[in-house]
Parts: sequence; structure tokens; C-alpha cells
Amino acid sequence: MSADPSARRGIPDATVARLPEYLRALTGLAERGITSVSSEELASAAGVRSAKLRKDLSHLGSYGVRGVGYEVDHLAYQISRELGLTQDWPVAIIGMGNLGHALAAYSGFATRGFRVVALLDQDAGLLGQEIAGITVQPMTVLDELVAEQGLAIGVIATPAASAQEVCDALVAAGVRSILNFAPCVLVVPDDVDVRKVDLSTELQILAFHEQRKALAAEGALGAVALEPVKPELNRVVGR
Amino acid sequence: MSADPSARRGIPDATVARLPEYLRALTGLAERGITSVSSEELASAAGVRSAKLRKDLSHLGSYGVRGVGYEVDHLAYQISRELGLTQDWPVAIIGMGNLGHALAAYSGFATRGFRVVALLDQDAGLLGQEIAGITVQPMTVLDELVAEQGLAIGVIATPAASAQEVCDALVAAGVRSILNFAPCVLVVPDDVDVRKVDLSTELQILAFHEQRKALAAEGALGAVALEPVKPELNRVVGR
DNA sequence: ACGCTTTTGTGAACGGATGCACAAAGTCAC
DNA sequence: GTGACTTTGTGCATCCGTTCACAAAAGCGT
Repeated sequence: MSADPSARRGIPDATVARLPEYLRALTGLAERGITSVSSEELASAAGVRSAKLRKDLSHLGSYGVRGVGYEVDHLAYQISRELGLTQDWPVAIIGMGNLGHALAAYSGFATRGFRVVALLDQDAGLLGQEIAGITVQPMTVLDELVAEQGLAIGVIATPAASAQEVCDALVAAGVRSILNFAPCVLVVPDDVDVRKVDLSTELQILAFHEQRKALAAEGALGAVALEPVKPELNRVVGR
Repeated sequence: MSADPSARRGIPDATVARLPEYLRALTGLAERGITSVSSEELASAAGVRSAKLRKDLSHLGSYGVRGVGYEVDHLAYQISRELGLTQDWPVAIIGMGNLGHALAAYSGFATRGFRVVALLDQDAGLLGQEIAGITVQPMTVLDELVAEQGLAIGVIATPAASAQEVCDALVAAGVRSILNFAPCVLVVPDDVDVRKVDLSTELQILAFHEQRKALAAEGALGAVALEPVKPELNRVVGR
């Protein structure tokens, strides 16, 4: 309806994915006492091109001043609001193995906007144990957490074998946003969002590029080696 | 040069990012004794559309049989090879805090293709301690690791404040592939690949979508009440 | 041998994201 | 008030990735 540029029905996913980085950069600037920033400077701090930054920001409204730049606090607030960080989202972590344990203590949650309200595990042996000041509870409290605490986000840190089962329990309890650390594909209804964080996938992508670099170097040396001169350049590369 | 379809100069990044998932799906099928699979089945197991899967696979060559499908073992091998997993990549983890500790013990590395050869930390208090069977060493051994172990991949699990410093040390030692868990932008030369894994970014993206869902529900209920009042509500801050 | 069925591999259309270049809109100096 | 200067916001062209739809290729039954 409105011609308001913040007709936020359609902020591109690619833009949304970058907003947290912009917010982080702005927070850093604010801590250093900087109150105003140009798109060029902010883009550089966030690791993108200034044109991309400006286009991204234009999707949330017109918060800059031509000839001057952006007011750091104000822009940070606008991005926070757009991301829904002006409220605290209750989070539950399921699976208190190595990873879940680390996540419970990880400062990432300490960021304004999120609050760990529960640690859950299926293993009766861990129940009652206290981790990072929170008592580990059984999965059966999920319904209660959603109803009484407004639990909205579930973090799955279980082995892959139990991830789908845990996911189903979260969905059944009414959780519609899931962060999955288990290396597997989760099947969920359309109205549930799943984001996946996968260490071994990332390593494999790095390995692909690393291999390409190694092959390129080898190829370059090989080409030289084909020339009848300079045989001593044949060094072992990569491997 | 060659008209070989596996002219791998250009496998799209988007495709490379999905290959690990295909590989995982294939491994799962193989474990269940399945020897042949159609693009439809494999795509379903990997959570993508069959057309996308087929196009992705077509970038590495023509390994399917029309009217039949793909031979599981063979395709798994081809993807492994393309990803560079037929060799073991030496990995070092830097930063033995909560996260680094969990990563050292995490089974993600146990996947064929990677081998943790060192755990490093700048804190002298942790040196000599043994984690997951590996002794924590100081950063100064980096050069040695690259020269003698062929260290190729560095995993940064330090706080954001020291991440760039650690990154610079890795690059100086010759490491060209970095997986960064610290919530910050790393500046590196062009020939170095950095991939970032960031818990709080992922949570914030989820929060955005969660908020949108909440607003949509609210809007559906109270559309009449909310609509006329909205303009000028957000223009509070001057400068 | 031959047509019927299945499934791959891919050309072509489409849509979204990126980068470029510049007009519009503001500040600042005087 | 005016003109020079700075920086935003955005139309446009381009590129990359996804989806569609189908011809080509293989197996199978007769």
C-alpha cells in the first residue's frame, strides 16, 4: 500500500544475510566513539563494496544524509529493529555433548537480542547437571517452554542420528526457527525456517579451493618443466 | 584445451557448496546397501530439486546412466576426488577456549579428508595441556607445521580481538585456507580463501524471519487496527 | 529388431544479485 | 545567498544461479 521505502515485504535474502555484519561494524565504530560514517568507510569495515552497502541499506529506508553519511547510532538502531533485535528472543539448546556444551558457554548468545532459556538433552545421565549456570532439563519440558517463556528458536547440537527426531519435537511444540549444527538435512513444514551450520561442509569447500590452488601451481611448474631448460624448478607442491 | 566435460576451471561456487551435501547423502545410501540411485531420489535425500542436482553433477562430468541413474559408490568417489578428499588435509586449530576445545573433540574432523595436526594458543597457561590426545603448542611452531607437516588449513577459534593477528600469522606462515569462527571480518591477500562460521549472524537471520512471521500473524489479526496509524512513527532521532 | 519406458544431460527462459555511473540532495565556505 | 563539493540513492546493464521442458540415450520386453 504505502510508498514508504521501508515497505519491508521484500528485503532480499542476500541483504538480510549481510545486515548482521553491518550491525557489527557499526557497533565497533560506536565503541570507538565515531558518530558518523560514510558508505565507503562502513563498507570497508564490513568487507563489501560501497555500492552494495548503499543498495542494501536503501531496502530498509533512507537513513543517510547526502554529502555527509550515516549517523552511526541511528543506523545501528534501524538495523537492529529490522532484524528484530529490539526484543529478546528466547533460545533453547538441545544436545549437551561437546558442541552443545561449548555453545551454552559461548558469548555469541550474550549479544543483545538472544537469551538462552533452557538446555535440553535426551540422555538422562546429564539431567540436573548445571552448565553455564543453567540446569539441563529433559525434552519433555518443550511445550512448557514455548507456552510460558515464548521459546521461539531452537538450536540443535545433537548427533545427526537424533537431529530429525529432536527437530520434529521442536516443531510439534511450536518452534518455527531452528539452527541446526548436526550434519544432516532436516525435513520441516513450509512455515519453519532452518539454517545449517556445518563444520565439515565448510572444510570440504576450503579443500576444493585449496586443491585447485595446488593444481594450478603444479600446472604452472609443469608447464615450465616441459620446456627443455630449468629442470631444477621441479619442486614438490601441495600434497 | 581439452573438450573434457570435467574441464574444472569453472565449477560454480554454488555447486561446490552443495557437493558436500551430495556426498553425505551418497555415503548414507551406501551404508544402507543401496548401490544405484536416481537424481530424483538423491536430490530428495540432499534437500534440493532434481534438476539442480543434475546440473550440478553435469559440471563434474557425465557419471550417470540414462534410464537408470547413478552408481552410488562411483559417484561418491568422483565427488570426493573433485573436493580433494582423496588426500588428507592437515588442519590446525588456533584458540583453545570453549569453542576451540569443542572443535578439537568434534567428530567433524574425523570425516575422511582432514587430520588435526596441531592445537595452538597464545595463552602460555594452556601450553602443554593435552586436548583430545593432542598437546597444545605455541603459535611459534606455525612455520614448522607448514614446512614439515604440509599444514594447509587453519581454523581460527579465538576471540574476535585476536583473530586478525592470528590470521596474519597463518598467512605469513603460508596457510592459504582459513575457517574463521571469530565474529569479525578478516583482511587477507587475494590468494587466501576465508570462510566464516558465525553463530550470532545465523541467529540474527533467524530472528529477522521469526519477526516477519510474527508480524504477518499480527497483521492478519489486527490489520485494520494497525494500518492507518503507521507513518512517521520511526522518525524520532535527529542528530 | 523395434518400439516403449525411464531417466539423464542440457539449451533456453527467467529471476535475483552485483557493479557502474550519475543525478539528486544535502553541507560548507564565504 | 550562492556556488563548489561531497555523498547518497537508484536506474541500468550485466552476470550468475535456478527452473523448465525436452531431446538424446540407455534398458527392457516382446
